[in-house]
Amino acid sequence: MGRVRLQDVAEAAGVSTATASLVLNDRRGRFSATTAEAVRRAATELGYRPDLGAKGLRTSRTQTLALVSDEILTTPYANQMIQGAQDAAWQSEHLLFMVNTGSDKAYEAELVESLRARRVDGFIYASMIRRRGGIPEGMRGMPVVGMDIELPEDSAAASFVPDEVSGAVAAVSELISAGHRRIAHITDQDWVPAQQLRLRGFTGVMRDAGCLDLDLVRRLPRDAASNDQSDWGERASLELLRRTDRPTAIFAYNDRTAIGVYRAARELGLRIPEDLSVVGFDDQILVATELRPQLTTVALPHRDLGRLAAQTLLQVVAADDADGAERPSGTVLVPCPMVQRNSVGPPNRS
Amino acid sequence: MGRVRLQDVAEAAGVSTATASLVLNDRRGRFSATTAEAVRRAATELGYRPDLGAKGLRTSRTQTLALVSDEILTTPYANQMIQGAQDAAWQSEHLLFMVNTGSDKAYEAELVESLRARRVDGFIYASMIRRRGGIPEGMRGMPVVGMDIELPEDSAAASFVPDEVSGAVAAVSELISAGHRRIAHITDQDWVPAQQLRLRGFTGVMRDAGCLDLDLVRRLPRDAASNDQSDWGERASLELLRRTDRPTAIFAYNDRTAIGVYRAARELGLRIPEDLSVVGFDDQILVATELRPQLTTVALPHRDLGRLAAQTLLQVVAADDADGAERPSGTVLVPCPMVQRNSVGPPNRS
DNA sequence: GAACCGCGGTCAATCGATTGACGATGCGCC
DNA sequence: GGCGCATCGTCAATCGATTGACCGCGGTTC
Repeated sequence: MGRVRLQDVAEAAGVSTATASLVLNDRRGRFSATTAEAVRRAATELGYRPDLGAKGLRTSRTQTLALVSDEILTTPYANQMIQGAQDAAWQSEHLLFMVNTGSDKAYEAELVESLRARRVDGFIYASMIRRRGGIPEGMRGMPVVGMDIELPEDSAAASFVPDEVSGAVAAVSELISAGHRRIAHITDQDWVPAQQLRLRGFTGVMRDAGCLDLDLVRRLPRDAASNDQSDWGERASLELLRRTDRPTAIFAYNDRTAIGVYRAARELGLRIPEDLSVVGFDDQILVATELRPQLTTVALPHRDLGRLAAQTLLQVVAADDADGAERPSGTVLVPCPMVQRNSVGPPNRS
Repeated sequence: MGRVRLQDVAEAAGVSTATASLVLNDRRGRFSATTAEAVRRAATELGYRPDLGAKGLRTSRTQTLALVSDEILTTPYANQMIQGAQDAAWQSEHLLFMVNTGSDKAYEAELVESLRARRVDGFIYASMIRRRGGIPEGMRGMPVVGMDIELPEDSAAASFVPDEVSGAVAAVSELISAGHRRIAHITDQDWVPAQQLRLRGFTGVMRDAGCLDLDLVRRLPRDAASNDQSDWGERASLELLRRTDRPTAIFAYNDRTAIGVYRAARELGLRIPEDLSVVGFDDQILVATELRPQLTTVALPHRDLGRLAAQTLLQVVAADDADGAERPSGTVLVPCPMVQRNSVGPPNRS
């Protein structure tokens, strides 16, 4: 059981624990090079690791961050985000607590309290899908950064969100530069934040290219009976593709919607990408790569989001310690890379 | 900043910290009911929460568990597992550290050390896909339970793994009771542990039903050029379904393989489930529900795995404290529930 | 009336590190 | 020789809780 304590190291090196601590924390000017050498050797020989609990008690820094989210950890989106955050944290020798709160605010508050009782150094507050919202009350006064969440103007925290607009712009540009002009957009319900942004990106590019036709935008009605995204994609596509002046390309709100587009194309005997080009959004694992042909889509920069959030949080914590530097704040847009696969081709001029 | 300390509570209640601690930890026999009442009231009024770092320093229990895995956290499988573990841990007021080690053993060792420096109470060691393996050296001497990993015989730890065999049995029985007799099985490479078990389940049921035809088992060759699972599913299905005595049902190794089966059926103009019944395995999100018709499949009991692992780990920790009770060990098979959707029907006797 | 007991509570050591306040030692300089 | 000043270290308090040892007191018991 017996872990090696600072005292053991000190004894082995023939100095006091004070000196040992000083050396190991590199507080220069209070020990000689010889002593330092001895201490360090003893430490490595014994395999000493400071007890972070005790250290934290004294310094009130636990080298531990918390990643709190509503649902994120239980969605297929989570993977890269967690990994990005963990990697960044680990660079600075921090570890991550991860908790899912679901939508229950009381539960969330409990978890946050429990995290504070463990003296975490800061919080990453993440949302599964982009939304507006505030930082939970319980995190007040602590370093926090947001992820995929739009904070209120007056919030002192920084937040990282995917740049949906430019992602949509890239997607549509991809189609335009392949030669398409009649491009449809099948989108979600209009209260969905990401929907608005992707639509804005679409509209912007199309208008600039002089080929915006609002008639080719299909928005899922609020009172839609089914809001299964692939079903909606199929229904909308069927309708669009049956028109005599059917679009030659479809920009789908997301990859699940694109699944529906594929189904519709199949039903109508339209080949992708020969007769119809398709671009999705999200680059969802198991979707984008399993469709045939594989789907060209826009990836959500989850790994970057995680990395940036953790790095920034660490900076905020450090700034807190030095209680000098102003801390970062504001919403930061992170670019969404285009992932080219095989669902886009030139329009079929027949 | 100032958190409420035990001392504050004690002062407010007019007692010593010793008494306050005794009351709050319910060590009966050393205080009167009146005092207890006063202390408790003071505690709730001030919103007291013990500092778990300090507490842990003294008691060497941090109410914190670690979930260490190779890749699990970054796969779509992870979700439910994490949630299950978190829920179970939370029941006992524990929180979870989660780390991904990737396949780098040195990194793994570092992380484990770091976790021990934080004095976690125990480890859940999880694998992404079922495999054989030992507990990392660094966890020796600590409470550990495994997940989706087959431990060596002599291991003192318990491990929870899905009962692949009975899952396969259920899947095939589903087909048999729908009336099928010519059932094919498209499986993975033969060194994959889960492959062997699912195949065993298939073979067992088929033999019992007197309709085992090994010719209908298609195993992905070891030296296969592409080991993309859906491609393989498609290739194998095409071949099987082109036979004059084609099978009326296919049990696919997993849902991704089933995607290929669907594609093949479509190419050949076979309808599911009218002309061909299909059962998958894994119940992968975004696959099983997005295929049309939706796929009948066997779910991996990830949530249960997580829950059981955490609960058991907590028991082991408790047993350690009471240093009495023998700790659970051995590999525990957790049942895989059948998920009925729409890809199974009676055989088409035409 | 002395010894003893149980009850209700407090003292102070302890967990393992950090760090401000203090030495001790040696050297240079007037 | 004495003073000042670095340089190199150690002492001991501290972070916030837990807990074995101990204590005072009123009541029994013989």
